[in-house]
Amino acid sequence: MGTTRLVANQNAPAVGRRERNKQEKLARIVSAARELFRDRGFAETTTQQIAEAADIGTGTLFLYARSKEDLLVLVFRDEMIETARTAFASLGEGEPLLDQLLQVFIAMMDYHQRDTDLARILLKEIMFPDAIGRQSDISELLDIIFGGLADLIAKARKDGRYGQGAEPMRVAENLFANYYFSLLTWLGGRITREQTVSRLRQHLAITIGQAL
Amino acid sequence: MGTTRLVANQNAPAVGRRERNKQEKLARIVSAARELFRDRGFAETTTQQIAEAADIGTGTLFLYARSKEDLLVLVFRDEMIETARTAFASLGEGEPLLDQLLQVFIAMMDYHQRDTDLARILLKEIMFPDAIGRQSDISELLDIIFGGLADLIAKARKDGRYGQGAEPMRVAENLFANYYFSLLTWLGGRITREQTVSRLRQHLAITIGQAL
DNA sequence: CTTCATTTCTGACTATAGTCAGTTTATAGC
DNA sequence: GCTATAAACTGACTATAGTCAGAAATGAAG
Repeated sequence: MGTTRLVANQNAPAVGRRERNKQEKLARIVSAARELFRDRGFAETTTQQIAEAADIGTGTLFLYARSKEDLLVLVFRDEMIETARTAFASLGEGEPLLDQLLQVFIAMMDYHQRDTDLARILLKEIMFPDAIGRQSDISELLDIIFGGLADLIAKARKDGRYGQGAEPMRVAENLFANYYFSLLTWLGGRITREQTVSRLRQHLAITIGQAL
Repeated sequence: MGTTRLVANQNAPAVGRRERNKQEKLARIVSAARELFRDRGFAETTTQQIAEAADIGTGTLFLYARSKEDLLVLVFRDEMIETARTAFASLGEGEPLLDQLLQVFIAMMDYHQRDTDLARILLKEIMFPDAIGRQSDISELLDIIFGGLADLIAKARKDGRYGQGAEPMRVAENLFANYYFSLLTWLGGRITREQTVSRLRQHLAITIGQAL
């Protein structure tokens, strides 16, 4: 590109690539990645294709996302947050705790089922945050999930719908661990959705010390 | 290697590469891989190095292991099985269930702590068996762990040390899910071993419905 | 406008897991 | 031994995530 300096002012459109600001660029990257991931799947999409679709260089892509996996989380993070928020918000107040938990987890499960790569990578991100990079910060999502679960447990306790003494946060972790175990077993293709829900219900019941 | 046919009978040692049978080759591969993984770590070892150390072609390596990750499991599977067996075998008969569970999980945890890559990939293998390949069959390991846990629960129930009604296998899964969650959180570097054990104890107690 | 420093961008390049068409060896039947 | 078929092996090759040295843009100060 040794000639760029001379050519640029003659051939390029009046509004070049560079004056678009970072915000716009990020938006284009995320939008391009979303479309490609949806159309072709994660593994079948190359970072080159994403860069090309976003009209940037390959190197630039990695200034906005630390890795391809980071990009996946970046693309779907907001949707996941929205899914979790909605799930918690649409719970009936006085319902049995087990039903509430199941509703929340099934909503998240069904979301993840659409993209197994996302679920897998999200687990990795949760467990090994530095493995993917910090640009896709999912602490907000985790706060919503763990906070929401802990709240449900604390509330149920107040209302006398749940009596055990363990810390709500530990119970929330326990529930989440079992949710993820069930989800991944399902995504692994070993069992049907129905069986998964049935097992999940049993696991949740065990955790909150409730007979089925 | 167009000259191999002529040269082989003159230069090569009386016993060439080819007559060594598959068993020996596999042993050499696993041995070479183990040494390299231990010395340099998983990520820093290339499949080329392993092939070279085992004195085979790069392509041949992938006839014996479907992937590099498969190879890692292949290398450490027997040790893991031994660790789990020993952990279950060395339990006192009448001990409280919670103590028994904690002993087993701590033994496995300490084994995995030596190699975080192994733990991570093993989780993947458990959840997505086809992603890595089937040559490293870990069903024996899983049978030992889940069967062992279910047995402990069933026995404790008979002896009146544990009273809940859920299926032992579901309880075992629940316990395992929480073990893995704790293990990975630990390996993720967020908390100390002490904190991990403390949390694990709480999670196990929640699952078996026991106050601490 | 002209430096100069800083930020942003770039694509040729590197590194390596895994493949595959072609080669060699083993086995079986004669 | 000889031929034919199958099994095992090989390494040059492919594909692609991520890097990095340098180019281009931006902004500040004069």
